[in-house]
Amino acid sequence: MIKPGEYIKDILAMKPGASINARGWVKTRRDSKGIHFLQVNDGSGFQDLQVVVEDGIVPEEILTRITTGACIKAVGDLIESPAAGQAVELRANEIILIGDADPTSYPLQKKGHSMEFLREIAHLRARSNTFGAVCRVRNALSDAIHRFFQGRGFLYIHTPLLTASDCEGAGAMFRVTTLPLNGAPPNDDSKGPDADSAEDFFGKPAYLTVSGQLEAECLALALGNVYTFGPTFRAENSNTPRHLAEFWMVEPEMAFCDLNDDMELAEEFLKFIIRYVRERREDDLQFFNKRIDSTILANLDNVCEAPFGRITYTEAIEWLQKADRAWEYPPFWGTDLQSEHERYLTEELFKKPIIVTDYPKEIKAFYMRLNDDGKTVRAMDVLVPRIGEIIGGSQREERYNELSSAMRLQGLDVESYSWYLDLRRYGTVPHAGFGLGLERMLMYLTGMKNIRDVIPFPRTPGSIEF
RNA sequence: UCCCCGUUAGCUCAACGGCAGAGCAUUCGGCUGUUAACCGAAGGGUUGGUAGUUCGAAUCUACCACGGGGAGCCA
Repeated sequence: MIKPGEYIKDILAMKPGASINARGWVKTRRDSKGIHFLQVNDGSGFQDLQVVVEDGIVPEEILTRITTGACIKAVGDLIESPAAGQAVELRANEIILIGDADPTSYPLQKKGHSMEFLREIAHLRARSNTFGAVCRVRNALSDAIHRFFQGRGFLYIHTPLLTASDCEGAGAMFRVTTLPLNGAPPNDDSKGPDADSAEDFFGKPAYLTVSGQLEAECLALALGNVYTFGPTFRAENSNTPRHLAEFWMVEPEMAFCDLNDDMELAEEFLKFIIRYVRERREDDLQFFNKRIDSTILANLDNVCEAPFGRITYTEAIEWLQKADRAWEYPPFWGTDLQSEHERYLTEELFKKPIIVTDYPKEIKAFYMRLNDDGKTVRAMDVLVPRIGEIIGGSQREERYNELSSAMRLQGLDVESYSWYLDLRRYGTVPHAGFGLGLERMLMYLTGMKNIRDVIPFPRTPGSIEF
């Protein structure tokens, strides 16, 4: 095992003269007369360690097998590099070939590959520059999320992945069952709803969760400030570069909190995690800025500096109607904002992230607090350039009568949500929360164009390889 | 799910009705403290699948599969 101080990122930070050994995978090998250069990476950072091997150090038979993809251990001295490209390099006294990689079949070349090709070799793509960087940024982002909430006294809670709530207003769900399927499609309810579910594992229909929000509300109304951070599942047949069937979501939920507090937290949160990742993964972000999207660093700085714009849904519609352009979907009050509308508002009108609030109740979920106008609810969406909606949140309806009538209005089975209504019956309090899609945030941070390339093993309709 | 575009060597692409091509990768040789090194040579193909049109199909048509972009749904 590689121990602290032995990572290649640590070795690269050492002064020349140290006696070290490094382990990792060979990215490239360049040969000169009597001397060989190996670029070795162990995943700890973007920069490779250059290992210099002079003739005679390694038997010819072994040396020819140290090719791109091979796993090696190099023992030697760290010296000042006489050539440009790196400050220090490892002059090898010994190379141990741990695992070779047949160069005639190893799919990764030192040259760049298309993202589509790398996706087909998802089991190996973490060894590529791009995907290694994605994994490190993803880790730093996860770390940042915990640090933000922990620093504010939030409790990290675990909400269930298996659930019986079948309609949380968040899209189609994956049915989970131990019953034989009898040839019928699993989501076919034509035999009547849940005909056999009494025989099923839980005695009722079960699903993979689409959100931990309702359970998080239960805990917020006992513990104050809480957050979940885990996988969620959507069975939507969405075939876009922005959707996954399995993705990770961060959902804080706060008691004694109204929509303004909620918005403030969301803005502070985004700024904090961007700064945190920038500080810790500058090397990887520089790579993304150079090779993937040359605008990301400037954009991220822009987000951290400027206060987010804030407008109501009604104002947004007015802006859109005033805009001098031909909309594919003409905006009018009562319809949801389309992609083209969101882009216009963030990329052209405000040129920065904006928070849109107070949407018509008809286009939002049942649990959002009704405004005094009786027409809009206390919802907020954070829209950012290039991605669109990155955070969606709301102040929750804390009043029993208003909530239960909203549920009936949206056709929910009030009986099966009695536990959720109980929160309003016993010690209710204004509370609010939001959800952030981890992969959407990663796309924003890295400039990666396809969400399938910011998660190691993406699940999308018709695709569950690896 | 809808609308467009694509599928040719390991990878990225060319050839657009008439002999299947290049760069990179690979193998071999040369040169050089190299930096996605450089120079030379060689090997590498059921042109995604099935049917059809044609004297002749990678090329045109239909259907299917897979991939990409846009839209919807959403995070």
